[in-house]
Amino acid sequence: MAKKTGDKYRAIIEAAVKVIAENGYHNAQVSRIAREAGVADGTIYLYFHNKEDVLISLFQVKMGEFTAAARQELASTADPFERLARLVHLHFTNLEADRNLALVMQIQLRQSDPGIRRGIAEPLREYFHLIEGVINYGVEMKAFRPDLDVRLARQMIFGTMDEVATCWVMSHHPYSLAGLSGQVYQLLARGLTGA
Amino acid sequence: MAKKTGDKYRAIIEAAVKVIAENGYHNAQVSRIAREAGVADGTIYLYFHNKEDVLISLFQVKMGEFTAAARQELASTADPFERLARLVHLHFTNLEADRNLALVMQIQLRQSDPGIRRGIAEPLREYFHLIEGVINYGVEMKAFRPDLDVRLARQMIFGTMDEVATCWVMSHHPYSLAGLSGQVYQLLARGLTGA
Amino acid sequence: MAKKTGDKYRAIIEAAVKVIAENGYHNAQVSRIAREAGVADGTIYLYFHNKEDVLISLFQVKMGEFTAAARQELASTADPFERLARLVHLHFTNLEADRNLALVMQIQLRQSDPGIRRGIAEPLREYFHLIEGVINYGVEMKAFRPDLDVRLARQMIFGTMDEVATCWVMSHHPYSLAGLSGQVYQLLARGLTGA
Amino acid sequence: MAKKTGDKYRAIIEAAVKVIAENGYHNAQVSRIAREAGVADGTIYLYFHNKEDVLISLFQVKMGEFTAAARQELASTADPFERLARLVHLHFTNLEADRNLALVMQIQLRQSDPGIRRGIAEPLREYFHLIEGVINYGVEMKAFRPDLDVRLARQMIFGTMDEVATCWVMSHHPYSLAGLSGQVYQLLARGLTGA
DNA sequence: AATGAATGAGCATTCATTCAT
DNA sequence: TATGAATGAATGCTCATTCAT
Repeated sequence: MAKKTGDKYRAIIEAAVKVIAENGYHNAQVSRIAREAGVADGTIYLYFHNKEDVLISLFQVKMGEFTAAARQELASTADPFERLARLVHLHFTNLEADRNLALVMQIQLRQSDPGIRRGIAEPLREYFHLIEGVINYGVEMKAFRPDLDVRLARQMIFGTMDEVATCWVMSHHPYSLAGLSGQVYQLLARGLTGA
Repeated sequence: MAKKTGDKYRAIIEAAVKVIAENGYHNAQVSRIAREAGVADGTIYLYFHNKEDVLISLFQVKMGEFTAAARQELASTADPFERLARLVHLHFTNLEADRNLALVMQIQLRQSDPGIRRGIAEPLREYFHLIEGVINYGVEMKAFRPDLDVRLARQMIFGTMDEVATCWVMSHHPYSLAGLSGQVYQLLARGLTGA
Repeated sequence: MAKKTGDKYRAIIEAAVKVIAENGYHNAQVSRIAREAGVADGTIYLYFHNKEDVLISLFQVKMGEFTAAARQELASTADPFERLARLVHLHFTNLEADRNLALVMQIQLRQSDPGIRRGIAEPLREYFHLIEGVINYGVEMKAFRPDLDVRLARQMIFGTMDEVATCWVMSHHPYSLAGLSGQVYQLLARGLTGA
Repeated sequence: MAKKTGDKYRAIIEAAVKVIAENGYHNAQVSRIAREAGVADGTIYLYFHNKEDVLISLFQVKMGEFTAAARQELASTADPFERLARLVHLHFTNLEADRNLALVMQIQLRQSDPGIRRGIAEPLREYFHLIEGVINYGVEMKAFRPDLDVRLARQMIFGTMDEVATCWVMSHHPYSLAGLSGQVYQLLARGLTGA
């Protein structure tokens, strides 16, 4: 049970993104996800423990992929400011690339259910760790202020990006999210350096 | 029906804060809120349209009170930086004063239900407006950068405060939230002014 | 919750006897019992914890009534043999009076589910106690053998009546169950006295 | 399909006895029986029509073996009373020899499902026939009363043994079942002869 | 205004069975 | 013969909401 690989595993994940984005988590019936994935209802339970596990796994897969890609991308530049700039840009580009996924990430995953919160915690922590790496690197390179509280700085960076992204997905008139990355970077960079 | 005043109206709001904080929105049965408020189940429907309306009204009342108090408090100083500092401090102080309320505000109200999102929008917009007032005032007074994108700046301020507050409510070991307001203010102020 | 009295409580019990007799316990949908009782599905859960509790309660009510009536009836004669004869006759008369109830008692209640076995145990023990009372009385009055093992004697009496009753409900061609009570009494009485 | 012989056929039967005894019929998943038998799920359907057929076949095999053995054993004595005594002793000895099997026979096979009742009927009828043979022989040999109703006498004998056996498997503190056969025989013999 | 007994829509999950390999 | 991944039908229960009193 709960085999976490294979074509059907991916198909169910992608179907879940679509159905949950369109209907919300609580209105996304398992049978609708199954139909969208082209499998039987019961097949979902060969790959996931339950409906909640689908949502959590979706986050783990997508967030894991993003974090891994971002980690690699950030390592390819030695400039602390460039790293921060790329982080913001990657964050926004990733969300803008798949609007359904963005909807799920920014809205549907913000469930208060304890099980979901718990399942989301670990991959999120890894992303937080990545952000803190950028901050620490900047401090070490004497690019950022030496007296930075790393946790607060990370909360500013993530909180800001998250709020900008949420407003973007919720917006009625379309605009480019990635197009904001420059200005957001400026705001954040100033906060981390400052007069 | 749906009289929005009276002792029982307040009693139900307060009961809802407690029951929702302890059980989560979806596990907070109307009958439990009624019992906690000392009224019959049906009585709730004399003051609220439905369960969702209880949550929304709760937010409107609490957020409205906070925004009004903050507006007054901010007006009492002419220094743009002081205004920003007070905003952060009031935001954190307000949440720290009532942990149950903070839990509801930071966790339980982040429901994906469209109705709730809609009901929350207006009071939230007012608070955003207040924040943007602080920003615009700082720009006018030539304290903040003239080229600030007000919306982005507001998203940074709110996003940062919100993320810091959420981490605080979710934390297992207790620490003072208001105690962080100084450092958070520093981070934000630098972002708004900069080198 | 689970108020164990009232018209609806009785109505649901009676409906359950009918629906379970006709369809078997596992094929007796709660909604069908509700419709037969003239109440909504949810109403059943105001009077019973769950479907299993309906079956158990049914047994407790019906068995309790029978045991009480039998206890009274048996006390009205001082003759040990007459008591045994009446016991058999009451047992058979009671089952023959309501064929649906007999079907449920002899067939449907013989479920292997541990919960049901447990719920049935207590009222059954009381009935066993009543039977053992008849045996002990007979021994005291020197009507039955002094060396009787009371438990074994009870098992013979109950086992025999139960097997006769089960064959009767399962039979395709109808015959009178109560009409057999005389012969069954003879068999049992001889076993308890003997040469 | 449904070949009723072979090593795997027996292996599945024995696995079913174990799994059903431990979990009950409804909680005994086919896949668990398959694993216990060391075969694939689908293999069970090469030997049995369906899950119900496994239970029925189990009964037919075990009951058939018992009835055949008992028939032979009983024929080896000409004394009617001795035949009855042996019947009781064999019945109890057989159950006591395999506690898992006893659990299945006394508890799990008492399902209300019509299909199971039907599948069990024939082997049971043969056992009843064997018991009635003992009774008729006793009457012919003028050992038992000439006015015995054979069916009622059989119901007393089987009902008594069955009830004693059921109480034994259900008991929490262990005791010998076969050790009771003497007393049970005495009770029954008196009933069949009598003053 | 207040009550609380009654309502009934809505859905995740299991597991016996099949069939392509 | 044997496998085991895939199927999909089938239903008990909760709880927000109503309305007769």
